Amino acid sequence: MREKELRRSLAVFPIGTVMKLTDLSARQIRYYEERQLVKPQRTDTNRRMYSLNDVDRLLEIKDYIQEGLSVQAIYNKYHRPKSKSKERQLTDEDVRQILYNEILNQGGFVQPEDFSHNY
DNA sequence: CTTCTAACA
DNA sequence: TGTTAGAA
Repeated sequence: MREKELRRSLAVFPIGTVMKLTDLSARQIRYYEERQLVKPQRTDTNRRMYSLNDVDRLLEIKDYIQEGLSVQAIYNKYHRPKSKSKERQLTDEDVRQILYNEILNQGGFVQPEDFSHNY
């Protein structure tokens, strides 16, 4: 299943095709690249070449813009993968603590109330 | 003819 | 964002 991914990443469309596929103007497509929302490849003659993944991302960006998201917000979405917006992310220490308590629990040496406050 | 960069009556 | 000029 790795071959498909490679094909999706192959840069094969010139900007003209991407314009038709995404219904975005060349100006916008180039602007989003400038904002680092997409990273099209370049040919030996400096022409931008987009992959299927790039087109998908552009389509996604188009939706986000319509939904009112700023370019900055979208940038963060792609560069700062934050899992669940509200919940706190578990650190390695948290995982060790939970694992440790779980072992104690299985051993039946402590009651749930004795460690529940640890996480 | 298509795409690129830079600039703005 | 659109548009345009000049180069590639």
